[in-house]
Amino acid sequence: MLDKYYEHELVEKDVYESWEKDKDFVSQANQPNSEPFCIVIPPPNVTGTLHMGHALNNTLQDILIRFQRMQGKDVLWQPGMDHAGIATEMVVERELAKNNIKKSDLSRDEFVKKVWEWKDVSGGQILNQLKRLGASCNWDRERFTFDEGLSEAVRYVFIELFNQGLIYRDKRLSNWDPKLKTTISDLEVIQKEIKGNLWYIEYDIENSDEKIIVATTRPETMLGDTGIAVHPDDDRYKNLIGKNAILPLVNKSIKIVADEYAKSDQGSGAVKITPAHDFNDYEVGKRNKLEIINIFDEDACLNKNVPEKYQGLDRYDARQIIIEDLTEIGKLIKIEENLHTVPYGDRSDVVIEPLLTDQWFVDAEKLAAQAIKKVKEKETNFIPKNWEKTYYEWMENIQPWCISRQLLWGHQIPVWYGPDRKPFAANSYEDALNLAKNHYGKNVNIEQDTDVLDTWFSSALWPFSTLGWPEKTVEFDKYYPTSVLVTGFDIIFFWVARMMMMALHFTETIPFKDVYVHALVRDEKGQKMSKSKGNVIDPIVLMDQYGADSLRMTLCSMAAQGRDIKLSAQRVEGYRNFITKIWNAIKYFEINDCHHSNTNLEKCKNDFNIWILKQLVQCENETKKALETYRFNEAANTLYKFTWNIFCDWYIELSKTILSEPSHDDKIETQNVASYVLNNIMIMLHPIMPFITEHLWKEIDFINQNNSKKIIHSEWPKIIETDKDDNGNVNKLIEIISSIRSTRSELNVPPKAMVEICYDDNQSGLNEIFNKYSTALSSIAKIKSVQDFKGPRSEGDIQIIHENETFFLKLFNIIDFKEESIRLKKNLSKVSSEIEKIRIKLDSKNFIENAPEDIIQEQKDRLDEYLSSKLKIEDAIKSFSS
RNA sequence: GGGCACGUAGCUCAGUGGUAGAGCAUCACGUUGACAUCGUGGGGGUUGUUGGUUCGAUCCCAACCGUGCCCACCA
Repeated sequence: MLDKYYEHELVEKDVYESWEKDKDFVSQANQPNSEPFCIVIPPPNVTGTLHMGHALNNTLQDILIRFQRMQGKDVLWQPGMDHAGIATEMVVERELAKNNIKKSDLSRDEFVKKVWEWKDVSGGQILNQLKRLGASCNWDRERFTFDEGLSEAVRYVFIELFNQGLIYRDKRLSNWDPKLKTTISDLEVIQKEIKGNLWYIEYDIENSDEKIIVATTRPETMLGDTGIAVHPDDDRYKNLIGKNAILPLVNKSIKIVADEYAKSDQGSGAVKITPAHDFNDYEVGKRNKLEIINIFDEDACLNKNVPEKYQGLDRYDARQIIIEDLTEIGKLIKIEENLHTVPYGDRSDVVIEPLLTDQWFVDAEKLAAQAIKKVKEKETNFIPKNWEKTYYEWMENIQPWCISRQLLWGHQIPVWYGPDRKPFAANSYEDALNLAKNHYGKNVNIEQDTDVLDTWFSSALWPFSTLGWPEKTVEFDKYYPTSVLVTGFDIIFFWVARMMMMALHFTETIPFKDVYVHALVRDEKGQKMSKSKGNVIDPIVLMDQYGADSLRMTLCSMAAQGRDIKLSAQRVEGYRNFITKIWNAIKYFEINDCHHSNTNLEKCKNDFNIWILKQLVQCENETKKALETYRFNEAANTLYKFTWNIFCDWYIELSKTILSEPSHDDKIETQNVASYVLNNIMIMLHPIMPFITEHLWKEIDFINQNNSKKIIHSEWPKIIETDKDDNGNVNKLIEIISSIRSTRSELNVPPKAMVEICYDDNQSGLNEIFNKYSTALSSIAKIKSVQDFKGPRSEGDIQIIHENETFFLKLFNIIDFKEESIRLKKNLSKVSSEIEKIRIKLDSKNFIENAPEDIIQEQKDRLDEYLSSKLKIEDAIKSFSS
C-alpha cells in the first residue's frame, strides 16, 4: 500500500541513485539505425551554484532528453563545466586573501596549482545540484573546458586561425579593467547611466589673447590631451583652426583641428582630444595625426607621462586635484550636472579604461559570413524566431574579438616569441622551437606569450570539442551536429554566435539544428533576481520544500515562448498539490484492485471506458506535438488538465459506480482501462516529473504492466484506439450532471438530499442518458429516481434545460422559491442578451452576404436553441407567479 | 538614436478572425471510503487607447500611451 503522503526527499534520492547505479542515462537504443539525439549542456561555471536560470535551462533540456529517449532515439546529453577564467580566478584570489596570500606572491604555476586544488575541493558543486533536479546527463562523459582533450582543440583552433591570418596581434585601444588588470571584450562591458558633471575648461590660444573653452566629463584625461577638435563649419571657431592652444597645468601646446566628430551643439562645441583614452578620440587622433600619449598605468593611476605632481595618483583623486588646480588658476569656467553613461566591467564592477595595448584578436567579420548564411538558409533555426533578428543585427556589425586576457587561469596562448618578437604559434614549446629554428636558421631562445585566452574561446568549441574533435571519434560521427541547443537569450552573443562561427569554420557544418531560447526567470514582481536586491529564490530551497518534480512542473508550465517567467513559491505549491492528487488517485485504484490483464482494450464496451480512452488519445497527441515543437507550457497544461480535470474529476467519479459493485465484466474492463490510462499518464508525465513517476512505476505493479524496464526506458505510448463509440453520451452526461449540481447549489439544496427527476420521455436524448446512467446520476448528482412525466407540471418542479431538451428536479418542500425566481430571472437575462447579440448579427445584410455558410448556420442553430430556452424559462416564471 | 518584446479577471499568465480560459486569491456550501496538499458551486473582463482592414477584430495593420529588455552613442 502507498503511504498517506508522497515523501519526496527520500524518494528523489533513492530514485536518482538507482538511475546512476544502473547507468540508465547511457542510451540503450541499440538498433543500428536508431536516430541520434544530442544536446550539449551549456557548461556551468566551475564556481557556480544552481540558480533559477540553471534550473529552468536544465529542466527544459532534461524534458527533451527524456522525451526523445522514450521515442527510442539514441540519446546523448553531454555534460560538463566551464573553467570560467575570471570568475574562478577571483574566487581563488579571495580564498588566498583569507590566508594573507596575494596572487602576486605566487608564480604562475603555483597559482594555477592552487586553482586546481580549489576545484578538487569546492568546484563543481553545481553538478550535484543538477542531479538533484533530476538531470539525466551522460555523466561518464563529463568534460571540463580545461581537460587535455579540449585544451588540445583550443590550441589546434588557435594555430589554424593564426596560420590563416584570422587571428592576429594588434596594438589598439581595448577595454582595460583596472581592478582585474586585464583587457576584456566589448561584450563584457556594461554601460551604466551615471549622474556626473560637465566641466568647462578654458584654454589659452598660443601667441594670442583668444581663448577656447572645452567641456568634459573626465577632466583628469586632459593630461593626455594632444588636440582640440571643432566642427569645420562652426563659425565660432573657424579662425582658430590650425592654431595651437596651451594645455593648462601641463603648459603644453596642442593643435586645434577641424573634424566632423565635434558637434557644434554639444558642450561648448569644442572637444578636447585624448587619443589614448577614448575610442572616438583615438579615431580623431588618427585622422588628424595627433600624438598618442598614454597617461595611465595598469591600475588606472597616472604614470610618468604627466607632470610630476600628479604621478601615481588614482584617476579619481587626480580628477579632484585637477579641478582644484584649475579653479585656482581661474581656468574652470563652469560646472553643469550631466547624465551620461559610463562603461563598467561586468565582473569587477569598476569603470573600464580604454587603454592602448598589444592584444590578440579574432577577425570575427570573416567568420561571421557563414554563420549568418546558415541561419538565413534555415539550417539552424532559432525558436522563438524573433531571436534571429537579434543574431543578424549583431553578426552583421561584428567587431574584432579581443581574445587575450592578462590572467593566469585559462588556456595560455600557444604562441612563442623569437628574439625579435616574431610570434610562432605552435602546439608545444618543441614545435615552436623548430619553427623558430627554421625561420632564423639557427637555435634561438623563445618565450611563450604570458596571456591566456578569453574563456568564451574554449566555450565556442564546446559542441564539437566535447565529442572528441579534432580527433575522429565515433561520438562525433554519430551525434554531430547536435540536435538542439537550449539557452538563455543573454548569451546569444557571448556563446551561440561564436559557436556558430567556430563550428562552421572548423567542422564545416552547423553545430546544432535548433536553438531554443528561453526566457529569464524573474521574481514574482518581475524584478531580475539579484543578490543585492535580496529577491533571489533559491531552487534548492524550493526543492527541499516541495520536491524537484514540483519545481520542474512549475518551470515547464510557465515556459511559454517569448515571455519572462515570474516565479512564486505559491505556484510551486500548486504543482506539489498536483503530485498529491496523482498520489491519491493511484491509492484509489490500488484499493480497487486495478491491474492489467490481456483484455482487448479495442473491444471495450463500457461507455466510460471508451470515453476515457478517446480522451487519452487526444491528450497524447497534444502532449507529443507540444514537446516536439518546444511548447513546454502546453505539454504541462495538457497533462495537468487531463489528469486532474478529466481523469480524476470525472473518470474516477464515474468509475466508482462500477468498481464498487461485485465483479462483473464491466468491472474487469474498468480495472483494466484504469490501469492502462494510469500507465500512460505516468509515461507521459515522466519527462516533466521523473522522480515520482519512476517511484510509482516501481512501487505499483499495476502501473508498470509487468514490464521489467524502468520508466526512464519505457517507450512513449502508442495509445490503443477503441473501435467503439460512446456517441458523445459521456460528455452529455457530464454536462447534465453539471447543470444539476449548479441548480442544486444555487437553490441551496442540501448536498446530501436525494431528489427526483421527472421529464417527458419523448425526448430521446435525455431518455438514453437517464436510462443508461442512473447509477452515476445517483452517486454523483444525488438523483433518487427518474420518472416519466406527461401531465401538467406540479409545484416545486424546477426546470433545467439542456440543449433543446428539458427536465425537472422535483424540489417541493426542499427549496425556497424566492431563490428559484432569482435563478430563473438570471438565466433569462443571460439567454436574452445572447439572443440579442445573435439577432444583430443575423439581421446584418453584410453578414448574411459575406460570411461562410457554416458560420451562418451555426449562428442560426444557436439562436433557435436560445429561443427555445427562453420560452421555457418564461413559461417557468409564469407558473411561479401564478 | 536603432531594435525587440509585452499591456487579457484582484494577482500571475494561457489562448483564438466568429460563445474569452486556467492557476492562485475571494465568497458560499460540504469531511466516516482516493484526495481538506480536497470536493462542489458562485462572483469577478468595454481583452491599454484611437483609428484602419474585414460581413465580423481581443487576435491582422497603423499611430499613440505605458512597461521591460537589447544594441549604439553621449564633450
